Amino acid sequence: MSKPSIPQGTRDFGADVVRKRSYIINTIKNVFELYGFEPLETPAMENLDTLMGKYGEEGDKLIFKILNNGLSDPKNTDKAKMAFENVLQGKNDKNLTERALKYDLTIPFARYVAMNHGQLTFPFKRYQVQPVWRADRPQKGRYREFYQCDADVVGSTSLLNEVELANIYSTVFQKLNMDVDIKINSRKILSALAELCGGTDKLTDITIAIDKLDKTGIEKVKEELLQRGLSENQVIVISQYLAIDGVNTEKLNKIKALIGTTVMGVKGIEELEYILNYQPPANSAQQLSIDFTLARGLNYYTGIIFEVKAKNVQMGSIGGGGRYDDLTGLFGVPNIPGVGISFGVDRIYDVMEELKLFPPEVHSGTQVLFFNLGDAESKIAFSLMQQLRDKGLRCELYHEQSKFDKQFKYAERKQIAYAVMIGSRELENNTCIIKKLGTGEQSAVGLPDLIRYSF
RNA sequence: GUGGCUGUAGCUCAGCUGGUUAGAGCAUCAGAUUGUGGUUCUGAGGGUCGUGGGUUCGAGCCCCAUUAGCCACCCCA
Repeated sequence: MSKPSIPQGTRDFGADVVRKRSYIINTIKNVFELYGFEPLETPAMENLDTLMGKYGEEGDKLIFKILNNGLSDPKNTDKAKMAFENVLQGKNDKNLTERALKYDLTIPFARYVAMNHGQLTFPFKRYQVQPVWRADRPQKGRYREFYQCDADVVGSTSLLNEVELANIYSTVFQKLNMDVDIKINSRKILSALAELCGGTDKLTDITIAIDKLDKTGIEKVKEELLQRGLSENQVIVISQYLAIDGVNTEKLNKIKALIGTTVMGVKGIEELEYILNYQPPANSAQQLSIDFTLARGLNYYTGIIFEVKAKNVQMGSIGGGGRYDDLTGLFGVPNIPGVGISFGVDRIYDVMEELKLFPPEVHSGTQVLFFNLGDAESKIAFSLMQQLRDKGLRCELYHEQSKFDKQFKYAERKQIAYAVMIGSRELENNTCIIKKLGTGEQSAVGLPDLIRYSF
């Protein structure tokens, strides 16, 4: 028997971690509900068809596939062997695998909408908090099993949705006391840029290259663009684009000068202006900031895109999203536009832990420990404890009679705030001793009064 | 998928240019202490040094392979 272990990139969560994670998740859920979103859950696994081809070539490689059952049955042997040959050539084969763990929440949601569009009330606003799985190599802030919190609106093209989602971002991070940079851009602006530089078929090449600007610097980006087949002149236009800086209004003026001649560019700029007009000007800390280098990898985005990064800490993006015009079209139901955002719970947790942002109230374990000082004593203690439990206090009676030492240590390790001691002496005069473990102060209280004691 | 670093007690680690029986702190258990903890003291248990092979009179230390974890790239939350 080898040492017990868990798969790479997965984690067990102890009490303390679960409480902190719940704190994050509940904060996000509450804000989603405030904005009228309703919960949805979908299965851990989807049919492989549902997921394949939706995340680009790289994404497809990272989908966890589930091996079919029954392959060892002799009557399946030939099929399985042929299927395996296909898999070795990088193809998928239903005879070997037809299911996969979900890779994100958006595509399963689109599948759900496509399946149920007849019954849903549009615009349909749903939120979803569930784990997803990616066969990435784990590293800092990257896990193979992690949670996403998504909110999407489908069936509406109104930019008011983008405004609301942007507000959800700022509200949530404000509640979590996190300092973040909420970046916004429009795919339409990127398309306009591509139109000016070698055609729309170059859009992906351009976005991949400029996305690396803050990591590798402008020279490397130019190199990569040339390698990807753009001309010198086109690269010059892109460097002008990337050189745009200043506050949002300055950026908007500069982008107008550059791509204001294209239909697509004008549209993109209008969208950004619309959303920024709804921003409270005073609230500069949580203000959206335009970032024209923001591209986002997922290729189904068509309009406004968002990305959130934590300040003061080295961590990949902790949230992202955007508008997709025809997501359900992939599943045969066209003309349902949508827009959505996602929070990365695990990265938010890591950032908050690193910056020590969790409030102490997050700990919510046992509040009162009743000492066990004998059979008769603990019987009284038990009935009193039940009364306090009825009142909603979290209580425990130490599981066996033992030395004070042990019972104190138990309370200390579980961070229990109060100890209630009923020994033979207290039993005689019908009292108990309440001790506040933090300070060590203690007082005697009559047994009938314990129920009214304010812990 | 590509590259770098690390694996010694439950945890954090030390272990010199290879040399007797592999150590420390914390944690655990027992005792000093028969009703007041987090202090102190004493003692105890706990290791096939990640795994397999090689070099050597001799390997925790050197070499090779393998495995697991961490980090970076790629990509992303």
